[in-house]
Amino acid sequence: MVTLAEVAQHAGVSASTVSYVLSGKRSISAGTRQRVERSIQELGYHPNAGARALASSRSNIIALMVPLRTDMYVPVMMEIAIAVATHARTHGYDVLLLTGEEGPDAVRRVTGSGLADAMILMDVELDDGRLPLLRQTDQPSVLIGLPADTSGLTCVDLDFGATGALCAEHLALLGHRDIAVIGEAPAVYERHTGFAERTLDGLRSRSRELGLRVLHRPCEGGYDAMALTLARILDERPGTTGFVVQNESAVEPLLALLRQQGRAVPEDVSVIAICPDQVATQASVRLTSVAIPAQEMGRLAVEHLIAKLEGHGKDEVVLIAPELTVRASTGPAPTAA
Amino acid sequence: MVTLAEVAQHAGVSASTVSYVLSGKRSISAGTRQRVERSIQELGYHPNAGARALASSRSNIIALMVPLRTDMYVPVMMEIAIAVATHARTHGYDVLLLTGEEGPDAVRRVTGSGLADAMILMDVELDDGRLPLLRQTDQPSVLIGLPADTSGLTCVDLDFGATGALCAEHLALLGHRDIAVIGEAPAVYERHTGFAERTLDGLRSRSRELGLRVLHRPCEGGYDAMALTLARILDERPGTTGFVVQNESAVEPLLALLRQQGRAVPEDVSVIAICPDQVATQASVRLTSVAIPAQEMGRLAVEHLIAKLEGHGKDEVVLIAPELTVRASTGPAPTAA
DNA sequence: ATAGGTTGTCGAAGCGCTTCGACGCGATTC
DNA sequence: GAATCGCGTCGAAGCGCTTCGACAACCTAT
Repeated sequence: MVTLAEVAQHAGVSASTVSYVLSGKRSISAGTRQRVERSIQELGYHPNAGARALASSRSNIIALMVPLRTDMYVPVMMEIAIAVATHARTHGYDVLLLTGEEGPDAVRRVTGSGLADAMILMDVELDDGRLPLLRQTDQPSVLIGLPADTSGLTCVDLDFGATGALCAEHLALLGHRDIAVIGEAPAVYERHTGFAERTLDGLRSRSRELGLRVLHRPCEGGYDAMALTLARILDERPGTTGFVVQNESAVEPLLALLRQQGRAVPEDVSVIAICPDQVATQASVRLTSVAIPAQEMGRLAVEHLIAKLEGHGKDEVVLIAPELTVRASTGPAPTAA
Repeated sequence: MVTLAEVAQHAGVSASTVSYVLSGKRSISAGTRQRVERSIQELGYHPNAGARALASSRSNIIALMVPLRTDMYVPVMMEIAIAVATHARTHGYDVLLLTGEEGPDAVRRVTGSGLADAMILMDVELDDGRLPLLRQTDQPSVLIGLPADTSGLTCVDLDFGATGALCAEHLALLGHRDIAVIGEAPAVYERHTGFAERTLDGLRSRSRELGLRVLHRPCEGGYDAMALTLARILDERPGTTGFVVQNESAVEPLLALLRQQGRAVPEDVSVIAICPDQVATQASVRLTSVAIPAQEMGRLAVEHLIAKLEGHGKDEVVLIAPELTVRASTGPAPTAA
């Protein structure tokens, strides 16, 4: 293993000079710089991460806490994680992958040990046990998701309230009057991961203004659960002509069931999905959807975290404006005639 | 930040004693140990990761290289990654998430800097550019996936050859004669990620023995691509009664298309999927499938890596035996009558 | 010519931990 | 009762880097 000292000797300068060449924290003459850089090349030198962390008390590592739950079908999580990792690298940071398993202890361990300089938390619950720790540590952090109390925190999320409202508007504009929301699995509501509730709130309040009637039903993914849920909805509100689906794994089942019952999409019923674009375009009907911008969320989280690490950057809530893309699954409500 | 020295002072012992309490590398009297442990508790001490890494030249970090491609096969990757992270923790290791973006350079950087003690590579291609580096470094590594030349490497993977064979056997036993394989997207074959080819080879050679006729067609996911592929298959081999689907995102489209054409599953045609169990059970028909054991792969990779880190543990190829679960999508071939 | 600034480089002091050899002490052995 | 051993503890060295103050050497302005 090549060390700084060896590089210094090879280049005929002192160790500190090499260090300054590497960090750029002091000016170095062009000649010396080149000599040092050549030596680094020739010897294949890589600074030792541990030594660097010890001496500078910065590890150049960002911790990313992902939810443990593999029960939910969550490509979005992976997409965010990859976006975070890729983006962090462009700022010279590596990403440490933590699962939710350790819970708040992981936060203590990571901040306490100086393993990471900062952290990003995904899948934040409304009243998350990790938040008090984050508030009292001076380690920068960014949440992806929105807890109930955001004071003293930086959060990045899709504006799910506006997303709900957008869905309501789109359906109202098309003349629908009775709409149903296929929500996430009950477990999601029980965990109080805010996004589902915020979507619903946004959708409900806009619907009230627009005169839409809304029926909300949580739904596990899969065909059986969807069949049951759909039957109940149509039983209670036979005139339902618009569906907003938040649970990704209920989308395809819903489409299949509607087809099976002879209800044409979008002629008889309209369907809006809240899902990544990829899912919307690959479904059996090209879905009108509000995209979940996974990449963007990952990118923004990193940007804000870096800003905090560099001193500027304040606590704030960053909500990404939702965008509704009209595809082939929504159309005018069938005339009552 | 509390240091070892402070703990030592608080407990009235020397720093080295505290260190030995922590590592257990020398025997410590029960009394001293308790005193030290209490001090650690009271002061809320966490060893500094950088200092530890520097002094011991071990970081207790495992690097995990995931593919950059978010285009495919994603849920499984996430599941493996989480399994790796969770499992690594039980052995006292954290996981560093690297994307494929840096390619071979990431390997150099990580091994060179001592950032990680070992690495796990996912999505290994047949002739992967990272392999030479792995072979020449003395840093332990485990691949998830199988390259062409496995000499000097430890690999963990599902036995895709046997998986293919198993599918052929199941269909043959049910009396099917003409079967079609819906493969992965062409890009997968072009990248020479071996698993798709190995599945096909296994399936083909067993089919030959059993007298099955096999038609293989790569297929992008989604409805349009699947519709095209299915039409071509039925055009070329109208008598096809068995399908083996390797591309997860082609499963549901296939089922929908068959339904639409009035071909009943499993009365008229049988379908086997190679996919995680969750997908198989949530599909519109409960699918007979060979599971992709993501958790198991992650777990095994970590176990073998730890073994190598601890000195025992040899280079070997670990193939997980496939298991076919019969569900509701396969049945006897329709009689020619 | 002289005081005052720059600029580029060096030496040394740590950062917080692990680990090696040394040592004191009570328990064994003949 | 002396020689031997193991156990539990300590002190010190050093892991490879960053960073601070010091200091030549040069350049400017008076």
